[in-house]
Amino acid sequence: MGLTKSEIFTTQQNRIAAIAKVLGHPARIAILQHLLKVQSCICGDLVDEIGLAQATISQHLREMKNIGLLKGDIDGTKVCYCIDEVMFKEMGGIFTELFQADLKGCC
Amino acid sequence: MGLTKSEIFTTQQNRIAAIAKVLGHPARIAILQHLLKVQSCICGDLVDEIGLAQATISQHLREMKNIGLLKGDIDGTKVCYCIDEVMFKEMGGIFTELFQADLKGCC
DNA sequence: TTGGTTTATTGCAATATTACGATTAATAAC
DNA sequence: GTTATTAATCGTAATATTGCAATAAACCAA
Repeated sequence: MGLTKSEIFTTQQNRIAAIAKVLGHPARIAILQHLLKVQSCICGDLVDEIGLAQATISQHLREMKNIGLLKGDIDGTKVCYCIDEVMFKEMGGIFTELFQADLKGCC
Repeated sequence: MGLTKSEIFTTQQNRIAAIAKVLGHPARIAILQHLLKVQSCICGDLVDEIGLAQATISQHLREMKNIGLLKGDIDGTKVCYCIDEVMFKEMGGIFTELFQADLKGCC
């Protein structure tokens, strides 16, 4: 069906999944890594850097902005994108928590 | 197109994305959390616990097994699923590394 | 004002994902 | 052997995602 049954899961489960989903595409990982390196840049820089069409990069940026991972500051015709520090830390915390459990036994 | 252009990204970027993608569905988060709690269980347990059809749970389990997050030990007609400790730790490390950067400036 | 730059949006095509019923295969229990 | 249990797979339908060309919108520079 292509339609996730969100209503049968907890808010926390849906949230973790939504955050992981945004990281689930190499273009968005590339965008994140580039922004970690240069602090901030415009959409056109990412088009040059990554090699996807402008419309495609813009679409990925929107998804990252939608969950709050990126901020976009309008500066004339350009939009200065950067990582939202608060969300970045929150995301780090979510994964730290998820993976900090130590596994006891197995089959 | 629905077809990711994997070839323009680094192996590392594709790998991080593939790992995140598996976590990008609430059912798979629910499966992971349940296994963290009970160490190991069979497919039918997850069907009861989560409330999706058996075929659907089986499909999610396969995806998690495909990237190495889960192991499945056949035990008669049952299959005992549990988390692969090595992969679990590796995944934790990947996210720790990705989110440990401290952001300097912004727009 | 005119033309150039930059980004968002729209529309579309191709592929992927999610979900489930039905079936199959394999073992267990009797 | 027959029947029940369990899980994988197949087929299918509905929706989502990815990617791009074309366009629109907004600003800047001359």
